[in-house]
Amino acid sequence: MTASPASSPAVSTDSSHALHSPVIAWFDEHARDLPWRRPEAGPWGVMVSEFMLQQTPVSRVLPVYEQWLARWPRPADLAAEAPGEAVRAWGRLGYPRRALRLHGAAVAITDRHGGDVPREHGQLLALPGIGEYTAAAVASFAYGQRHAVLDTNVRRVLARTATGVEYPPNATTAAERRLARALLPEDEGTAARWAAASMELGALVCTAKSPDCARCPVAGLCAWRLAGKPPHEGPPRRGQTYAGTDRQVRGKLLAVLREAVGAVPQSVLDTVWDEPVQRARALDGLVSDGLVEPLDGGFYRLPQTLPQPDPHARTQPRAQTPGHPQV
DNA sequence: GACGCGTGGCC
DNA sequence: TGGCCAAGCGT
Repeated sequence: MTASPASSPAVSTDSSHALHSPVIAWFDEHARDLPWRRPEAGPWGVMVSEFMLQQTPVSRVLPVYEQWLARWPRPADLAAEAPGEAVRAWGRLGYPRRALRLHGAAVAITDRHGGDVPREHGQLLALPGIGEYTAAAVASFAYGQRHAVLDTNVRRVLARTATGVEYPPNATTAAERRLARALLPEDEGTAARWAAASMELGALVCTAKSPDCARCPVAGLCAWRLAGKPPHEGPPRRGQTYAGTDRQVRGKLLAVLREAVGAVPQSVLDTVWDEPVQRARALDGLVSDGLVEPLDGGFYRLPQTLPQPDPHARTQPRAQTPGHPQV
């Protein structure tokens, strides 16, 4: 840690920090009524929403979330499907590997947790597609536990209010985790409320481009605002390029396969992109990611077969009965 | 720690 | 218009 003013914020471990009450009160008044926040969503609904919300705006998640929960109301329902169905139902949310991982998580939950989304942070973290943030979010939002839930919204809110800078670092730092833990209310229920409230504040008021300080409940004690809103210093955030990349080609290929009822011949996939080397590389990538299944005769489809047996399964899969090839 | 990974809306 | 941004994860 370097000796920057940002590295030694004046915060105590006091359980009632000055930020808590105003932000939680603001949340009680202004929180959006989102389906995964309703009691009937349950842990599975919370978990599905968290997967979908990874890098994807709420407005685009809403309709797909409703379809998923109606079709697969429990983890076991999704686990019983072919992974390709999850990819298809993912639609155009983007980053379709999330669909595969969510399917894998449903299988793991069914195999090792009796079909119930686990409560423990460590068990959540062990599921495919669940990292530090999502494990904390599910434990906090679904089970009311006390965890530092450090997403891009909370990181920005803390950067501004507590640290006094416009933007957090590019990657989450140990200093940010320490700060978030120090600011966590002692009481479990209050901590869970704080997690949701601080995230919502970042999403609705303390936004990246144009923070609406006039509507901010903690504008009066925001370190960044009190310092005169100094502009961001340091390395610019790495912009994500897209046009002309493999990602764009993968997207086009997968769009064709999602819309197709059955298998698609190579000749049709060849029409989505002119450059053959990049096209082949993109298709290979999709196959090695398990998003696309190659068939004999140059046909491709969304994956119908389970990629790998679960290495964490508590019970061995009934010894590969010989003479029963997977279809 | 830096990359690769989709998609669409917004100013 | 096009860069920026949106509740990250895995390698």
